[in-house]
Amino acid sequence: MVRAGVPMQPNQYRDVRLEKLGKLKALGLDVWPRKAKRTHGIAQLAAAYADAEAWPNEQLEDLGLAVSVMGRVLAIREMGKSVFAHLTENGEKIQAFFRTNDLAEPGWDVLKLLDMGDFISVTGPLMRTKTGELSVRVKEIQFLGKALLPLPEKWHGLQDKEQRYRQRYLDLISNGEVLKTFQTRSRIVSAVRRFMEDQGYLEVETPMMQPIPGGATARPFVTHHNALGMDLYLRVAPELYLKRLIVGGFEKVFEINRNFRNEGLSARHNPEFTMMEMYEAGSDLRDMMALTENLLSTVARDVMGSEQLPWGEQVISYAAPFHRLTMKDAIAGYGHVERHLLEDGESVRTLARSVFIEDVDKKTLGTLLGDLFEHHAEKQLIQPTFITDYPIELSPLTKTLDGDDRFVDRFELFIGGMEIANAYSELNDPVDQMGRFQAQMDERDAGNDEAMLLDQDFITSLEHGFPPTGGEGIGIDRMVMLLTNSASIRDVILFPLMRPTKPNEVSDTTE
RNA sequence: GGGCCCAUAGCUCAGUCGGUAGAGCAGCGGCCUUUUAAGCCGUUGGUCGCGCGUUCGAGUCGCGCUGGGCCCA
Repeated sequence: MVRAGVPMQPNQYRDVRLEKLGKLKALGLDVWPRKAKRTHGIAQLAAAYADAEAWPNEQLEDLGLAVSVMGRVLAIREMGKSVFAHLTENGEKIQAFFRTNDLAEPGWDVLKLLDMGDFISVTGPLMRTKTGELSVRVKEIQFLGKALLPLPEKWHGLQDKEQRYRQRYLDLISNGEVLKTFQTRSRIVSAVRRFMEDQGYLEVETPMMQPIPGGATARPFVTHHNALGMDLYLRVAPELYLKRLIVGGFEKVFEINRNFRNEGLSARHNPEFTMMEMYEAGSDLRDMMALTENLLSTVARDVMGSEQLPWGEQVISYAAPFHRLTMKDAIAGYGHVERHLLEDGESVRTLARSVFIEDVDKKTLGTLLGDLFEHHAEKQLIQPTFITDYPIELSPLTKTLDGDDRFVDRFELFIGGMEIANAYSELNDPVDQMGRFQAQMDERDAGNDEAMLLDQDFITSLEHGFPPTGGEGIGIDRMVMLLTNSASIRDVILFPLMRPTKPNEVSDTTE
């Protein structure tokens, strides 16, 4: 971090550009003006006059439309007494054509002091060049801001992944598809919100800092509140608070926000990630399935324009209905395991040992089924598939199945080999819920520090009456990965967590 | 946590068997009034991630560290 009084690193490029900035000032220009002169956006002009048939050069010249557009200078081609440049704004480009005879003073001098990366506004009539490219015939240049540092290479862009994540702005400037991916992400989130609102859901906000982290089995981040003298946890899930709202009388609520889990990083995991959770009073798991199918196919259509979208070498269909498979059937089918072996404790243990699952003897049957599912099936679930009938040990907040209290009414949705969503017929019996928490506490005592903590206030809320409720969480980052065909979660999170390059980059508050 | 791979100019990348550090783009100085990665001539720019070691000599070999990537758990 640059501190006041500490000179910036000397740099060949910066020195030259600072000198040019001085010369621009000497021409009498306001080099850092407050506002850009602009009558049109670049995208707006590009769209309106894209059709070269309808708008040949003569037509444009007759129109005599004088426009002012602003943009970052991305390319400069000098041709003696004429110069071509590309200006970019919001991922769209337009060409500016400068000639000595067209330019008002001191335009030509300003042009000579331009560098790639600078911001300018150009004013003049629209025209089409010999090769048919829509351009502004520039009569006037307004200088808007100087880039002191050079852009990455124009043809290859910025390739170094580390630098792309650390200096995402350079990635966005120089790699066009990256900007497009993040624009798409915004549209996806917006479409999800619109869909939920259309279904009558209300968006709410619940605490990100919680005294007891609940709602998921995951290690939390700890922070401290000075005035209250207490530790707080960044939430691993909003679930227990959203359920309190159902108790309070909300019928349909959802929240799109960050969760924080103190776990490793991978192509599919970032410690902070975006989740949508929704709860609907009176509904159950089947309703959540229908909602999910409808949501994904609607968003795929509305944002991406199709229900069939590429995923690596494959094509994923988001058309309803999705596949449905019980966890045991998935293990049997994808693991080529005889179905009846999954009903018997000893044979499940044998199967688990055969694929090198750890601590087989310490684990319960249900936990081992979960492990076997992960091992055999998860990565192979490419087309959208609801996996149902989860073991109760893995699901402390879920109602049991009718007629079999070892399993619960839960699904996880898998697409592209990734877990995308997790939904329950929510457990609403406070006595049962208390027992489930007790089982989690026992697990914690046995050394599982991901087991859930007892939230007595949550139990109390249930004791005031909780209707049958369908609830679900959808991983927004992974959903964006799928829809935009991005292989890593870091490609859909603007600023993924990175280790600082040097320890002293973290500012020292004692200074 | 384990395995494999990567780090060389602002950027993209070469660098053979261990023997004086290279190209393209960008920059700088020229030429060029319809270019599209414009072209042509000339030219500046290096803590080869950091440290230790082996060697007459290390970008290159070995060990350690830092940062990143991929796979596995």
